[in-house]
Amino acid sequence: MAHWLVKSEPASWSFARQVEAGAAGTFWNGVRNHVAKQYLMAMQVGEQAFFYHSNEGKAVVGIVEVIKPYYPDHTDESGKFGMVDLRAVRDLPPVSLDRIKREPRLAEMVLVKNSRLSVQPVTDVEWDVVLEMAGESRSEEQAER
DNA sequence: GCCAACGTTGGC
DNA sequence: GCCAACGTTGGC
Repeated sequence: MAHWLVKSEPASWSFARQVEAGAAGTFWNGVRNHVAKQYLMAMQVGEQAFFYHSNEGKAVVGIVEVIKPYYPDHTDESGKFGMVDLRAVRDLPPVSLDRIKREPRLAEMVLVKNSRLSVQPVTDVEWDVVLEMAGESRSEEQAER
């Protein structure tokens, strides 16, 4: 399964609020970029994404899961863009952008290469490295499933 | 269809 | 608060 990373400014939507939304989750609206849209459309139910706080915090702070595939974004007047529904899975000990940039195995991460893209793919290797940096071993992660 | 002007994002 | 990078808009 593919892995992703979604970004949000905590001032507008924080991981804490995502957690408060509970198992029912919430829609991830507001994407107005065609590249990000392509990734949203590629997301499958059950796939997981890192939740990244931009501007304030600048760190991966949790994991969310796709619970509803791509559908129209009712807040988009142009009708061109859509969204998915996400629910919080669990929080992570924050992995800061600073540490990500200093990790050679993450040098090709989209977060490093194209910091403005708000929805990004994450490779399996990058996913594991970030989890490792959060202090979780792969075996722990797999034991949880 | 090109490209200058403008707006937005997000790191610093 | 600044500004680089990137997207979008609109005149031609």
